[in-house]
Amino acid sequence: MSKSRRENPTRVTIKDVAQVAGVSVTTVSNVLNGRTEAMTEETLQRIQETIRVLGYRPSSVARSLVTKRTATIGVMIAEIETAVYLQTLNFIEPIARNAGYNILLSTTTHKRDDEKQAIELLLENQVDGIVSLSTSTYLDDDYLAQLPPTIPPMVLFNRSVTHDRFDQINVDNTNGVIRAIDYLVGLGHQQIAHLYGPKSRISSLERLEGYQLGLEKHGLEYNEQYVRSGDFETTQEHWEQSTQQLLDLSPRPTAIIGANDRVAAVVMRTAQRAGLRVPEDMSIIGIDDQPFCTYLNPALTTIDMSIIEIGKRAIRMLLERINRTRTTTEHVILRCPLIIRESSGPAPSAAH
Amino acid sequence: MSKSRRENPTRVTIKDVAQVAGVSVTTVSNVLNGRTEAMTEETLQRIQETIRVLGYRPSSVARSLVTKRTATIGVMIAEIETAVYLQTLNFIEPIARNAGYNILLSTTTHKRDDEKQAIELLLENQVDGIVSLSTSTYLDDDYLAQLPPTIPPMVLFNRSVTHDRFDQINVDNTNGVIRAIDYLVGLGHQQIAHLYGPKSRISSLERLEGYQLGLEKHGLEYNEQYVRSGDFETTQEHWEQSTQQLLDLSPRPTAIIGANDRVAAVVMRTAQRAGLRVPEDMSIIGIDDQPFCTYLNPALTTIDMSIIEIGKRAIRMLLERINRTRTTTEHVILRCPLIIRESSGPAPSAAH
DNA sequence: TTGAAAGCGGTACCAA
DNA sequence: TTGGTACCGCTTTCAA
Repeated sequence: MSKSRRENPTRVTIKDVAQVAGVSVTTVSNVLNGRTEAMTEETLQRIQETIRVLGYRPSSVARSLVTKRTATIGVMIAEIETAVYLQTLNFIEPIARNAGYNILLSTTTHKRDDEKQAIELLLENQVDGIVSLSTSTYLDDDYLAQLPPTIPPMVLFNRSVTHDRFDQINVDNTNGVIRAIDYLVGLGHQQIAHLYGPKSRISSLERLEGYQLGLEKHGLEYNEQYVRSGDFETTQEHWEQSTQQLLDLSPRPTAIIGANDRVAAVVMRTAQRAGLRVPEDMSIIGIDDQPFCTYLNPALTTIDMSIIEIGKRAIRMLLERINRTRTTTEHVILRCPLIIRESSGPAPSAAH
Repeated sequence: MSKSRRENPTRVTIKDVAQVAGVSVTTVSNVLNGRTEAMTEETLQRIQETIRVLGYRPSSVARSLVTKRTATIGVMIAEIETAVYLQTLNFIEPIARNAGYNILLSTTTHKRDDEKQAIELLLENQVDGIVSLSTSTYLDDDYLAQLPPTIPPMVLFNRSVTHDRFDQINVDNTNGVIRAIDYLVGLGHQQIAHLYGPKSRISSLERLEGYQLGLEKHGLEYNEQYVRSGDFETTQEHWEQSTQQLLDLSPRPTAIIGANDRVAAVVMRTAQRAGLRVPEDMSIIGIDDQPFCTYLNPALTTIDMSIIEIGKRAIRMLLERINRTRTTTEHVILRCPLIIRESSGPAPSAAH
């Protein structure tokens, strides 16, 4: 009998609240949205009480349908397995949440179609904006360019997009490495080697360029033997071997800049096992400034890729566009400061 | 003139497609949902073409409203800053995506209210299921227990919930540490110390218990001096000091089990700087099996907390509940295997 | 101060 | 084989 009132155990809706509280749905909607100024204290109370008692939770799906805002931001993270960009979520999420947005996460490989699919998915989900944290491959941007003007704002990290439809963030890889070379040369290093990443990545090439420019700047000769490339997916052995080859050279390099912090860690270990002291006999510099740098012994000097800053900036820029605080595209280039820790020091005395 | 056809630059809807293709919305909906068996090849073609030309993207918001499925899964990650659980996203996301689900991310501190809010938010967003990856604090589960039966399935990691309303995953901290002790004792270690984490965490206490049980099992005496606690938020100095105090003890411990890999890394560095060789003079074992373990020198032996496995299991269990492949609650306890690497070895000869 | 009703963009039932 | 239409749960004019 009494059951007949609640036929099926379906979710409680705004109608239920209205009915129980004896008001119209409009009124309930008003209190939901804080339009309570012109409202009897009594009805307000009654409605709030009803909401509480019924355990009513407004459906953001229904709301989104009419407001055309989902209050969610799509974050695309490429090649997430490196866990490098993943860290930025720590900073992106709270900022987004404080601004009233949820994060819809999308991980992609750096394959073109995969990325396209991810964007499509986010668009179908009607996200209010997109942050794309990709790796620096030469993804062609035809797809991006062809997207209709109705899509939500988007900020791109690490893309070499030519048109200025989207906000962009890039990182000054070249100058980051140049500064590292400045620092090493200032410490008396003359034989500086560089183990760099996959040639398919823009960042690798930019860093290699920085390496060459840096040497040139100080009148040092570019020696092909001092430079080796490798894939990040490969095992540690590859980098061990590369390091060993570097160590076998004569003159042996007194400083090595790794492709990233993990590579630098392998370099460090290999050098140490070969009987070299770091930094007395060999200075080592990484790239990224991953949290584990400070846990190595000695703590790793590194070029800070400002991963965290990238995340924060990206979400803030996006929020500006969503709220129309800013209406023009912006392209920011973040500098990469050198973080000097323990793995680098004066070059060993010339007479070695 | 021709503009009058498209009054406002609003999103193209299913109606537009139907109109342009000269069919009803039902028909369009049918092709959208793959109900194309009983359909003229010609109309199908025409509709698909129209969809392409118009750049039509179905609104998942509108769809969700009627189907009551959002095809998204909420993932709550507590204390995300440790980046430990963040890694699981690498594995959760692809599995979810393959199953047709998006990930709505929610990070929380381990404060109770914060968590409650996060759940509320996910529920408002009508997620189809929730994975909660919390730290092991003694969160009371009143809130969870009181949630209405209409909420979507939820799998809890690291919660000591008494009722069995939700699927749960836990990790066998105690036996993990016991196995480490077994291993060390087998290697001849008699003085084994343990630096453990915050006393407010269940995991810390379970591990301490494992430590005590392990000693007991092998007839070793529990020595209070061999045991120290600390916060994960504190600086490395705290753990350095604790380690130093351990090193100053007589007899000095020949093995130390850290509260986690980072603590173990600090222990290792401190020991090395005190002139001890690892593992010849001192064995060191971490907990978690973070990726950086293999980058330390020597590579860190550790108790694997199966972070990745947790993520995979959690999402799979959730999917089972969502698809009703399974209708009973499940409580799985993952074992923590010992990963033996280079930082542990035989105890130094008795005559030290 | 509160209420009625249209409509957001789809789905699905029932007809034709 | 295809179409008409009620409805999902909410917001938002416009009236009362």
